[in-house]
Amino acid sequence: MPFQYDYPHPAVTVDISIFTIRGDELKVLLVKRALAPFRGEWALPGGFVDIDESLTDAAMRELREETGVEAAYLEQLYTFGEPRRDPRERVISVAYYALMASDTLEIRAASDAEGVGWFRLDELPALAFDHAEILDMALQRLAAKLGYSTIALQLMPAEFTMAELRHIYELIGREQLDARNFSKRILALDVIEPTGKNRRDGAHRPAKLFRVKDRSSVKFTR
Amino acid sequence: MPFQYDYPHPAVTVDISIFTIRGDELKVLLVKRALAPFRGEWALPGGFVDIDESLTDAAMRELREETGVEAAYLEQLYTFGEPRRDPRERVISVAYYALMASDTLEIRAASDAEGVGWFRLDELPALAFDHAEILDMALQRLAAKLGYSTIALQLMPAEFTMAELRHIYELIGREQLDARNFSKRILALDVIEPTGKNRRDGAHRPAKLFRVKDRSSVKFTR
DNA sequence: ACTGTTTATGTACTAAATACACTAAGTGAT
DNA sequence: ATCACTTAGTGTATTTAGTACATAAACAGT
Repeated sequence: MPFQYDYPHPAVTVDISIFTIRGDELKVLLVKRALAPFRGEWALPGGFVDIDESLTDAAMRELREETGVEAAYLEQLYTFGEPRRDPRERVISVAYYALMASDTLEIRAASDAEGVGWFRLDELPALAFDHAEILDMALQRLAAKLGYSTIALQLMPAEFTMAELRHIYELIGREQLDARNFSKRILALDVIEPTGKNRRDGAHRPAKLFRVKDRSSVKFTR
Repeated sequence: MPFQYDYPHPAVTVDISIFTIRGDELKVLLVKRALAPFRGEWALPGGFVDIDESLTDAAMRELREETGVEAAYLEQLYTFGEPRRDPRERVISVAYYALMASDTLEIRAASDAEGVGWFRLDELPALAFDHAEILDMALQRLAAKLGYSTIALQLMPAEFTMAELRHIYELIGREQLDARNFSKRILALDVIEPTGKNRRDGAHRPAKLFRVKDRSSVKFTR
């Protein structure tokens, strides 16, 4: 059933850089392409935007399809539209990035097995299309936003220690942070609170557990 | 000559919020639509992306067509894609915003007369499509970027006084700034330099004229 | 030469960010 | 039970950045 237009139309896709923390590392979700072009290569999850679907809805749908999870922080990143970025036809990609709490998807991503994988950023495979460029921009945006928002909390599980939260900042910002100053700064934002519980895990003083006060809101500082 | 696809494709446009300073005010360029839909209403300049043209090229082309000028600061803003934002068909709009030095386009914009106009932000007409929303986001981005970049210099003519530059910041930021602190801050960035000339215009001490050191670069502070 | 108007400029104060070291609480070995 | 080891938890002093603020200089017009 062909669709006709008076002048040529591009196809439009959404591609998503989905980040989470697993095993003390920031990871991104990649899928192995089953079809040409770039068959067998790794790519960002994504797909065509339905003709009656908003861009955000398309991104949420892809997110759900790949991770089985609804809730996550999702933000439009940039739109990539070089004429030959897809060898088949003109394809314009609206890129999004998403942050998932590490405890929301443990099961699903493990069971998915073939064709989907979480990758450390220092062990990325070659990526299809211009996805390396897209992922690079997503990482830059993420790092920049750490500095002036509470976006990092979107990566945290229901309960976490101050050291774990600091570790995220260190991973994304690629710099060591002073534990005392970090704690002061975060607590001053009034966005996390102690659960009252402790986590004991080893031959040392147990760590206080914290939770995010309002999961649904990302605050902007300064 | 019809173009056929196996599944429906959206149309893709670029729309540009073009800002400049005229008559001591920040103004945006709007065009009066000659065709349906929204015929006779004001809209952001824009148009369809050619099938072999990059998004940035399309934005630059529109910019040139409307203002007759090449050089300007141009940045992708956001992509708007609600399914019914255009009554004709599904249209996805990649929005850009541009900053023009006030002296680069005096002639052209004046001669253009009917159908094109520079509007103060507090005297905007009703806008076609979702262009009010797009313009609103462009203004937000502009205001935010004033704080951490030297983007405002892109609006300045070849020579300008410190007071004029400060006035831009006050217009966009909607707050009065201290002349001494402002001057210190800007000079510390090392992005403008005195021309050596003065401007005398009235019964008072003449103002030093400055020029932008490197027109082509926008620096990011902090 | 006096008045009015805008430009140019330095210093004191306040707030924010940074550097830095010791005690607390647990585990495991002797 | 004590000791050694490990990570968590916390306060203060210093530095840096940002803010508040007032007076003299240069010109035009009378």
